[in-house]
Amino acid sequence: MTISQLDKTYDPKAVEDRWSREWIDRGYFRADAKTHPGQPYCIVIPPPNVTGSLHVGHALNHSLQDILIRWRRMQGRNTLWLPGTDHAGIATQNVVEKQLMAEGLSRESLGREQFVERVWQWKATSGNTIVNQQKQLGESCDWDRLRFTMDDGLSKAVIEVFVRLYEDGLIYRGERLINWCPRCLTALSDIEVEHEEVKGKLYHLRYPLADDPNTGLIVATTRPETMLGDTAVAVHPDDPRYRHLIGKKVRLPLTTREIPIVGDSILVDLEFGTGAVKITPAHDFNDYEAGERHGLPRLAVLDHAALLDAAGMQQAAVESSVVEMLRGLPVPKARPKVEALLREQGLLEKTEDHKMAIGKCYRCKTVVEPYLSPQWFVKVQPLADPAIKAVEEGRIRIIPEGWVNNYLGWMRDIKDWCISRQIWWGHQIPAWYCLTCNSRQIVTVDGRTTILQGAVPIISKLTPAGCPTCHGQHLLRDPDVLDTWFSSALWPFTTLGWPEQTPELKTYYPTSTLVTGLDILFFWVARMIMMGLKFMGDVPFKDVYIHALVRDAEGQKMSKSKGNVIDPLHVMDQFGTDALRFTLASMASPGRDIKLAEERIEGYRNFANKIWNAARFCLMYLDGPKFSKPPAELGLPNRWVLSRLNHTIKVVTVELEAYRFDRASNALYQFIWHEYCDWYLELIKPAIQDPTHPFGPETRSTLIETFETTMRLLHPFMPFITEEIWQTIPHQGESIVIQSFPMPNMAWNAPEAEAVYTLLEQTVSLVRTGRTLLNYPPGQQITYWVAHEDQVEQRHLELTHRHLGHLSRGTAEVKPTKEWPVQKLLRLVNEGLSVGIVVSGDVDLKKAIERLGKQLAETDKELQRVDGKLKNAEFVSKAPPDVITEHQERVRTLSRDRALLAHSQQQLRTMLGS
RNA sequence: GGGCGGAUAGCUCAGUUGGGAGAGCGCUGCCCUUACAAGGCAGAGGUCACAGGUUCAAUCCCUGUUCCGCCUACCA
Repeated sequence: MTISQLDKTYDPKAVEDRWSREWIDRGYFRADAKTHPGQPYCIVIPPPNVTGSLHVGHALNHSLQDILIRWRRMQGRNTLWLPGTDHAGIATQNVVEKQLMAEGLSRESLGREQFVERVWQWKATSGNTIVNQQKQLGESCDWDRLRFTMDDGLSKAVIEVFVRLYEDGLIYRGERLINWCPRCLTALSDIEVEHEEVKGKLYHLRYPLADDPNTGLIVATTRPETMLGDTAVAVHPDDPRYRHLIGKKVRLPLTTREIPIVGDSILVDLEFGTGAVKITPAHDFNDYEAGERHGLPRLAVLDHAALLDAAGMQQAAVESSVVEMLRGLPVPKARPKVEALLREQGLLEKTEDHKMAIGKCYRCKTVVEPYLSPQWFVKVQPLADPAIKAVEEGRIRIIPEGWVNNYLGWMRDIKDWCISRQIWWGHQIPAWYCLTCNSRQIVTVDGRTTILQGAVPIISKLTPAGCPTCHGQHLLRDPDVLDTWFSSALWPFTTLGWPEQTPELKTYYPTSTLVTGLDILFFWVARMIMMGLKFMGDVPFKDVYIHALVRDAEGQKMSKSKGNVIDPLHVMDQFGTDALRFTLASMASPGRDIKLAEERIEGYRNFANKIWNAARFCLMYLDGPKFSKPPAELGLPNRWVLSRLNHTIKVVTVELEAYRFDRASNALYQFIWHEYCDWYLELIKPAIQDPTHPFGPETRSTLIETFETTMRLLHPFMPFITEEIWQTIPHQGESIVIQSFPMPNMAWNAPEAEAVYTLLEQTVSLVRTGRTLLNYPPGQQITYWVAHEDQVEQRHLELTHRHLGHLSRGTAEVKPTKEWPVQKLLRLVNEGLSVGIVVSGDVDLKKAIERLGKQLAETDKELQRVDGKLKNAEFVSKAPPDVITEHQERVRTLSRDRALLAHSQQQLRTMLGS
């Protein structure tokens, strides 16, 4: 084995592709539901959109899952990480429609069947992008089980669930006011609408009283154009200004209608605006409900594209000149016209600036319109109740706990879920209508067929042969598809084979952990819990770990339009996949967003290189006799490093169990760089570089044992470099992927070795400081004296003697201070430890004097503080005894230090003077 | 409007049974010392947001304030 096997610098590119392929080829990630003896550990991946490519949010989400899975696999658990993608109805349809547009085609021109075929083609060619990128990240998924939400099996399950929910009365169809994207031309669920605060205007409109046109009721609105569809005005029943008007009518401007004034204490806030509210049930959610309460008609004046609709306006008795002026206009153009018309008639009392929230489509950012249309809904309350209980009772843990209230609050106030989408890509709703029986409920206007809410559906898993009522053969299938989240809500059990009772389902359900971002807690997590409980009778997972959002270095949300996106693939190419993974893990502190800057990743690239060079070092000196001994019989460096390694193993394990990826990775970083490389490797150099050194055999043996163990400990975080190195150093087995994760070993604990080491480190550090103060070059051999005021520590110091000379490049004399020379000595002090460096030659002592002065001042300050506390009678009488003892101890040490420092400084002054 | 989180070194962040303020990066100085210059060593740098309170003792617990995020909501 020679050093030439490893290059001087770690080159991630040279190893990553090779290993990610090799691991998959060798089948290490394949789960075995039937014969694996280990306790199951299963994660289902939050399926990325099939349109997607790996962004840094995925990289975080997937890195954390991979850490958990690799860790559990190494622990011997029966692991399954189940990958897949989501058909992302609206997003995917948008992508393909854009393509068609570029070809001068449209989905309408292709027709539904051909269009869907086209999307499948698209999926076949482009849908694997993200999967390949995931493999690049090293994700140890069982790729043979890759699922897609539109697979046959999953589609069958979706239909099964729909039918069963319908039969249980938990799915219904009805005309409601829903969120509608006028660009995507589909309904959206409440949570698919993003709210954004904008500066708008509050318009004060005067509606003349029908029986007293000179008197007007002034209403306030942010959307004046909708006034054409007003069907009432509401005032508060307790409002002395207006309550006498309740029951009277106003003349609705720009129309020939008169509308009633109603009293409504829910809709009207006495304090706000004018205290009078116009009611437009067809275009506003509150007004819709108010309309229900008062039995008001609903007049829609906007069409499905959010354009002013001539037919609707005519029905609303809008003056024909107004209809002509507005027909076909989008809202932003219609509004100023309505405003001008009202102003002309003196009915626009005033406008004022007003902050308000508008809803936008989460897929295309178009302003969403409340739109009256027949849709399918899930009645959620009965499903939510058990889902609330599951979290309350701790059958599902949400980590960090802070999000529990968020979840419970949303679930307790949950509203019915609109699940129908007016698009073509997705699971088509298994509902058919008999054209004969529903002839009056199915109407076609301008080529758009609408199935009105009274239509009677036939719900069936298979295409029905005919109408069960009239036996007619002319059936129309409901054209709507289901919300994509409807199928992803079933993900944890449909991917395992449900509704079939497969061995996988039996072994891996409930899954162990769900790792996800907060943004889909409601979209996805909550719904999985509801559906899991409903159809499996058990929770879908035991732990939900919610991680942070990744932002840019300034804390801005990353977005393509801002151009601040960090592309993980670029980063992986530049710094290595392990560096990116480790960065994300180390920054994954709970409850805080990750501000990612490339310098961080670079820092961990350096860390990888450090490990690489440590491996080169090992390989250089491994040749030679090896002999392993019981830990207690080893020399100091070996005993110490085993003890520290043992500690690190414990920390990493405990922190991973608590999902503290940040702490686990920081513990690894600290140990590997600042204990193993900085100190251990330096300490053992004499023993392994001298072939005849008595400690050589045990040291080589410990070196390889600790290094190999450290690679296994690090492997879940940095899979590639650890595999590459592990293969090069002596090892047993064919891959680190399937080795065991290190376990704490009581025999490795060596508190005394740690204490001795601490003293050694302090001493060396003091000597180096002295060397700097005296401007001795690093190579110059120096002579110095070491002592400790404490007798136990003094004995410990004697044990460090063997290592002092080597680490400090000098000759150390460990002797009580009274035996030290009195002349020509720079004496440095730290907590009872004294180091005296022989001053030789022509050196500038000013720096040293300054430094002593500074330390003296600091010591004084601290001494006063601690001593002050001890002089406080209340402290002495009330503080616990051990705290008091500790303070007294400190005062003693500080006073001693102080005296020594002063003496040392005096001595230097004398030298300077002479 | 409601809820939650944050405010600690120049930057990004750790820091729970309250008792001597930490890391990484950056910065300064010295070193190409045969594992590593993607490195080594030594250093500078902080009234722990502000104001009160509890306590012998507060970065930590309580109250209020300011600022910044996020979630949520029907103030037209």
